[in-house]
Amino acid sequence: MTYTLTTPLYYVNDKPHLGSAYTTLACDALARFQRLKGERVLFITGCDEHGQKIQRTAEAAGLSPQAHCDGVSAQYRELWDRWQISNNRLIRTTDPRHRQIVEQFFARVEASGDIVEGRQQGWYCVACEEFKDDPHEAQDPECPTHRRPLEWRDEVNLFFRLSRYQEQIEALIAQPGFIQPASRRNEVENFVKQGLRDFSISRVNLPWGIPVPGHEGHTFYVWFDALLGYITALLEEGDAPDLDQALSRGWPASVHVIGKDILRFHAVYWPAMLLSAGLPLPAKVFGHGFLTREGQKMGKSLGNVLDPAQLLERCGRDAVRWYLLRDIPFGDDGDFQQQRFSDLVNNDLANTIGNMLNRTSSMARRWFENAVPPASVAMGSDHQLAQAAAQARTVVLDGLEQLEFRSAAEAALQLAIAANGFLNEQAPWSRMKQEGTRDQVADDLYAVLEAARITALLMAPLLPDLSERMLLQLGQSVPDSSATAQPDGTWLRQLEWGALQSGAPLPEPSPVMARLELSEPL
RNA sequence: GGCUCGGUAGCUCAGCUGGUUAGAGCGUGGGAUUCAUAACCCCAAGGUCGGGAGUUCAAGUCUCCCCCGAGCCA
Repeated sequence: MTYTLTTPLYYVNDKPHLGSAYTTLACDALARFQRLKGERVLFITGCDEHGQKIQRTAEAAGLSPQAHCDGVSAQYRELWDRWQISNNRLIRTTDPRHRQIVEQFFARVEASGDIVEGRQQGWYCVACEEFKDDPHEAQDPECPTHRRPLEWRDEVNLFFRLSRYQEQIEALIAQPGFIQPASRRNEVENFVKQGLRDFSISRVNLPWGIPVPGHEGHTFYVWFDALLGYITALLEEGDAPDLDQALSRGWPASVHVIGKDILRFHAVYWPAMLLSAGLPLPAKVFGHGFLTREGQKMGKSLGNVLDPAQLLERCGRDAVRWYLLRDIPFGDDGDFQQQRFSDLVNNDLANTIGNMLNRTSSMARRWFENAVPPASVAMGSDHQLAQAAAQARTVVLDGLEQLEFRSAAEAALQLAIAANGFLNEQAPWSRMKQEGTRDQVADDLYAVLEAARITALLMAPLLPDLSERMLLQLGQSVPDSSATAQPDGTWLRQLEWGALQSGAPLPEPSPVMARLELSEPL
């Protein structure tokens, strides 16, 4: 059983923005977690490259649509590389194989009798790539989300008979785990309750799209084509572009992680399309929230856009990942606040976690021959830090399973806090000034080092870089959360208390996390 | 206009089926300490729980009305 997870296929209308990075980072954490647990993971991301909007953007830039898409999708690829995203696929919907998958899928839908011709008349927003239901003003209506003029369309299109799937979709979204977070389910339920209407899946006079076989002059509606990208992406390098072949590589998806704005496409249209083609449905659709910045919507007009590439450059992977995953409940909207960003990074990562490791390691080295001290009592699972570690482990594993990154992050941090507290209680630096306390000190330092090791391992899915630096500092091997093939459950076993070897050499400590000094606004 | 979700310490938020002095983190102030990245640890101040009415022995927690914000659908 493959754990397949997807980000949306990002629309290449513009360069990547922070929202896309946020989704992708979260998926990366999830993918790493599943791999560490021993799952075979297929982590899919990609680019959605068709549609009128792209065509126009390219024209405006004096480029061919293909050249434009090549340029922007390269930026995505580069960004994900620099963020060290562990995606297994980066599908582009202009991939030649995708066209064949779409054709085969369409043939199945058509064979089900779900394709009919119809006349589509109405106001269209090119930015949304959507028809809007009768706007109030008959004259010059504009799109409420994009505040741009709508265009009147009157054309004969192919329609997908969504209305036939009313009951099945109702049943689907009633399933407890399907739409998450649960709070968003209402919205979709409401929409579906009003009655599903057939929707058009083709456009005429739009060259930049995949031609609909057997229907001269029609190209596929960009969403129809884009959603199928999830399936094309399943194909391995040498695979023939065959639908069944693709499906065998890891369908159905375990989860589609998306922004809340495209929930309807994923929770209603997409499942209906799959039902029509006789294919299994994804297990879960998770719609996360949006990011604002210092309380305001990010946008070009406000000039307050945070560029993910620059953010990475100035602050580093650990800092940004930590802030986004640890401070914002995944699912809710969140606000990026620079002060809080640096406060949390410095307090949690540099001070609490980094310093804990640093102080302990230097004591151990000083008094115990540059090695992990011998332990007796500290090995026991009833040691207070062993208990704290077990607790943290439970909460972290549970949180990550549920995509509750925040509670996972907090639980890992909590272990480090407990370790620091313990250290202050025991004050080994005072004990060392007395006679006959060496064994006690050895035990205490062992316990804290062990807590540090487990903290590092628990952080591995969230902050692979920091985790690695911590483990190296402890002289430990580093699990590879980006490797597709992971020895079953190794990581889980390493999380057991007491695995740290007494006598193992400790490298000379140096801070594993630098403080973030942001003198200027980002 | 209909529906949904929010409005709790300066900030971000927890508070399950109503029940002792309303919690956490950050920020702020103070103390302790020196192993450590001016770090860690401890303590404290700070809230008419959006407003009003009601139900109840008892409401942040239930009901109704109003105000504000976000979203979905018209």
